[in-house]
Amino acid sequence: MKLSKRGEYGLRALQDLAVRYGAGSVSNKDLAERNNIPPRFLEQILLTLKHGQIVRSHKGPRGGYYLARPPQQITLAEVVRLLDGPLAPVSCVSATAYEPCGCPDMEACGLRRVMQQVRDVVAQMMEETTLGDLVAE
Amino acid sequence: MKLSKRGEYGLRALQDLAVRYGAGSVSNKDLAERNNIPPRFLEQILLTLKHGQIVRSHKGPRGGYYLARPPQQITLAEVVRLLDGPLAPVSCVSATAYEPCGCPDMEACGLRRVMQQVRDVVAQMMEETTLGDLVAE
DNA sequence: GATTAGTCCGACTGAAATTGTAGGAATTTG
DNA sequence: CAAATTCCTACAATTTCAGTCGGACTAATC
Repeated sequence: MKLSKRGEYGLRALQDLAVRYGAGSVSNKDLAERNNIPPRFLEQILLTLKHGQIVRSHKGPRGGYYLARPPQQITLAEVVRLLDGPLAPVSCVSATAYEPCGCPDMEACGLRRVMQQVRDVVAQMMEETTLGDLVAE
Repeated sequence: MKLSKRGEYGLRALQDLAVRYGAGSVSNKDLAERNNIPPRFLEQILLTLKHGQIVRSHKGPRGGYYLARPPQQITLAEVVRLLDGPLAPVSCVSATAYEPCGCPDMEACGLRRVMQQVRDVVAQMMEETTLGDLVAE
């Protein structure tokens, strides 16, 4: 049930970008230093975030990254799905990557019912929490 | 956020044992066949479940496995923690495997707050759901 | 227009976890 | 004793994870 380092680092970096939203771009180097993330690794992560339309960037000196949308419009679910894959604990209850499991009777499977509930509550929390919520006080 | 095959297979097998609780022991072979689990792999899983005091066994012909306690006294949390490790999405909010993360300010970390909530709600669901609940109708 | 700070991209690598398999010893039933 | 079963340890294939590296490209600044 654990998030990968990619996910963790990515979220930390985005939280940092959310704090600074509107104040220009932040370089990979700064993000890495402030958040204790291996810089070369973070570079890779930011690139996937860019391809996923979550951040934008510009190059050259004084270049860097910034959020592609206001923090209130970026949900944790979106980020985690991009960096870490589906939220569901088992694929037979996944909204985004459904696959049947090998249980004898799908309908009667109590396990599936409760895993579905777990997925639903986690998905709901992640979907209704935005980067904006993270940095609001 | 996904459960391992170990966890999934283990839970499926235990659900099966819960249905048959009180009616003697079930062999690894039967469990494997009924639940579509590689038998040799399941054997290994059942062994860890045994060491974790969740099942008992007896050997020889007509031997097999059975729950060590009534299904109502075995929680999903216990099983998942045994087979899959901590429930927390990040280790800085884990009850059973706490480790500090690298974020600049632990207290101010919004990410940590929401991850804590996710952990709490998942842990609560898993802790209050028993094998008995799985097979009740 | 050269320098320099930065992103962009793909390839690579080492270590660890995951998902099993295999062999054989021990035990119990019939 | 024969057969069925668990127990235990070791091994192996594959995949994933976490991170590194080299170098191309781009833009700002002096």
